Amino acid sequence: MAGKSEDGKNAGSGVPVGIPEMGEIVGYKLRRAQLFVFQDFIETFEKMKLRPAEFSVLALIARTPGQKQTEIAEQLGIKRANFVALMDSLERRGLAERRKAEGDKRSHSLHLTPEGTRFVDKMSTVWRAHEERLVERLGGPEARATLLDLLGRLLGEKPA
Amino acid sequence: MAGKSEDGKNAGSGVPVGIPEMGEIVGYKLRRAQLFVFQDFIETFEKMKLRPAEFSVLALIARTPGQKQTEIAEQLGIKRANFVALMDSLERRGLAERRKAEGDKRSHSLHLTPEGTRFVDKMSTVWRAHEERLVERLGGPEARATLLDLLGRLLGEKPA
DNA sequence: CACGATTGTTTTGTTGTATAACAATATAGC
DNA sequence: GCTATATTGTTATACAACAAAACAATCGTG
Repeated sequence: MAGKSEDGKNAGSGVPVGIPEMGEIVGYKLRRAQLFVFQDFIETFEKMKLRPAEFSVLALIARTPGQKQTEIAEQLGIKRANFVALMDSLERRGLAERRKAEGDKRSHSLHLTPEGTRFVDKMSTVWRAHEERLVERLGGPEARATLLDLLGRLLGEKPA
Repeated sequence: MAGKSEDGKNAGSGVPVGIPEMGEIVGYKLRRAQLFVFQDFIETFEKMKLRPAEFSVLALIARTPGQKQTEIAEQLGIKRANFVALMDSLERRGLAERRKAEGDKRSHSLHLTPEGTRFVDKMSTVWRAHEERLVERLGGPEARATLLDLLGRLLGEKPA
């Protein structure tokens, strides 16, 4: 037969060697885990009608008000073209607003409205419950810290 | 002013308390890392014109030939409706094929073609390079093992 | 045989994301 | 100061991933 090193198909077990098992594929498991976590996130924020992207935008504006649209979008890896509708929605809901930035008539600086500030408070509280659920699954706060560290390494963050 | 517990905005530092920093949000960092890894994967397999979903389908068929469409789709979390086009493509490329399963005239059992088998061999080799790149980023094989373990915990796999 | 469940499929809609083009404005070079 | 180039927000558009509903063929069970 035309076997290479072993035999034509594979040895006794019936499992081909060399072909990765899905559980050993970092990218695959990463994707499944991300989907799971987002699923929990989405269900957690279903009542507040808040999606992950909106959450992240509000959090960034809350932490650093006054940044320009492109700045916020860039930090989140969102194309500025796609950011427009997102911001429109937050503005229509009365949570955030665009103010004409002084000095540059092109750019808008982003801020929370008073209602937006209250919303973010509530949002942060709800988020904590979600995060705590993940910690339990991981098996403790140290496990979470380790995970964040490993993900950070993938993203090329400096070891700090 | 209408401050709640602190003052109107926030104390000295200028950073609002209670609002999570993006780097501390497991779901967010997980998503960014997954995007990064998939980006590397996609670039790695650009020349073979192979996308992640196709990779996983071929790998599953290779490891366990003869399974029905719905079985493969389910293992990957793909709706069977969306699996059809995916399988159509693999079949058109001559990599995999549907055979009418004996015993059940509804279901198709999935197999690799001879060319598909050669393709999967090449694919596995190329994948190993990709995975090795991730290991380097993570800082070693142990880090990868830890990451897979933590992701497995999120997914509810038994500690084994 | 009659009924409900399953399998593969088609159709359709939604969402996320990428690209190109545009007007208004800003900036740099001369 | 004037002109060329770049940036900002925006619109329009296309595409891929994903979900939901319906359908015909077939299966299994009572």
